[in-house]
Amino acid sequence: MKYRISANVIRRLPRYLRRLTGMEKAGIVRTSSADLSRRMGLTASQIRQDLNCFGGFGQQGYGYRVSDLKASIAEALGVPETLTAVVIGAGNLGRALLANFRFSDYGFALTAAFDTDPALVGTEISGVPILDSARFGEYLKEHRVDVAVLTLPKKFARDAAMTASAGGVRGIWNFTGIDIDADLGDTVMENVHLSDSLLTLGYYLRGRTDSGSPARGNGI
Amino acid sequence: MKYRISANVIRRLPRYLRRLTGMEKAGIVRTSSADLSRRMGLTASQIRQDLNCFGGFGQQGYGYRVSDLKASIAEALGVPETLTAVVIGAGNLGRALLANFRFSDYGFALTAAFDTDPALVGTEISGVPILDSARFGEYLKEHRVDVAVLTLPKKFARDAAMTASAGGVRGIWNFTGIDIDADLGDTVMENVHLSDSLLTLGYYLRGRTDSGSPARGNGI
DNA sequence: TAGATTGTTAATCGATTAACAATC
DNA sequence: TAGATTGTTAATCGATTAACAATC
Repeated sequence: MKYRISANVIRRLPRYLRRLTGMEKAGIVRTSSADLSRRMGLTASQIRQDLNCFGGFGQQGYGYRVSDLKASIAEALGVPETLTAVVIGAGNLGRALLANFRFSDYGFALTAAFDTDPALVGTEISGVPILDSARFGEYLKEHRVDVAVLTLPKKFARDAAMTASAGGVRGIWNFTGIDIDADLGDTVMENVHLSDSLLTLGYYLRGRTDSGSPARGNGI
Repeated sequence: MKYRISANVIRRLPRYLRRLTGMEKAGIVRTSSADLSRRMGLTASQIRQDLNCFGGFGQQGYGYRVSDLKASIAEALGVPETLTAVVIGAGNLGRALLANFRFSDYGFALTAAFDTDPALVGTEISGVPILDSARFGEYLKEHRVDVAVLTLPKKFARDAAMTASAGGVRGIWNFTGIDIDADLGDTVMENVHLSDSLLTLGYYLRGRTDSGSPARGNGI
């Protein structure tokens, strides 16, 4: 481990993990920086640099064993250590995450969801109990929660974030599309700004009547 | 307009737009690179550089008029020109977007959604008709569709993308979490990899027992 | 062993920051 | 006018790419 790993590198690690998981499923045992370069559209040089931030995963003359490299990157990302998460807001988006997003694949255990709808409170979705939003603060006193997933209406986002942060939640995964300007101390904020993503796509589409291909996918 | 605008700059434009929209709503009329710097956590220098890629929006000695700057950035992103979009897959995620995401704010008009569920086909959600997925290819022959939003199960993603691309769809907003490896020609792919976002958050949370604050939000 | 491929150092490139003359 | 702030050029910094010795 060098010194301080740049945000650019960290945001590429999940891509490596994703790709390697796919390769492992496809039965590919061995790879190399040149092979990954072709598959991922990064230079072999960059791949070797990136991987070396975390330690020598490879073997000279051979390359990388897919399963080992995958495990090492998962390790670097901390996936093996399970963190707890709760979903705040069990509307369509919250339910989409509860039902379809494999939190456990990424080292998270969903322990509860919160909603204000009395018809929902007391039920379960995908095995996760739906609790009354009014009890969120109380819940935090009794349970350790590492991450709060904000999938509630924008106007409640700020309050929810402040309650979460005050209650010891260390990270907020914010889907509300607003930037929460409250001072949340050490709480880490990860914003999912779908509008940024769509506007970027729009930019590239409108830029060309029918010319080349300026963008190729992205992370997140 | 300089020459080729870097992807970094383009991915910052939606952030400016978002912030300026908020400022306009708050009744703020005038701003400056120094003011935006404080609000957004970028340097004033970078802000001036970014804005100048698209033209002199400011006025020396005064700064920027919020409404003008907002309009200019929206213009640069192409928001005023409306593109058409369809949602493929009206499950929880598709419905979340149909109900809560303000496509029109970003220059898109949702013209249809597609699903395989017979109970859904023929109904409307938020004024958007739900059509039979089997009719998607057919629909494309009769209607111009600029963007297909993929919110269907992973296993159908590749086929949907190929049908879309073959039918003249120019951009794909991919929520399925898989990388679609088919050759889609000129079709631009914008991937929303939620797992990348969560893994990044996890990295920053696990990295510290309780130390400083390495990450501060991000775009998307 | 010879060939292949890493780990790592050095060179290049691009992006960010600083500085300042232009000008409102 | 004097003060403020841009637009833009130059300097710095960091990230990517290239090169190659180490070694499996």
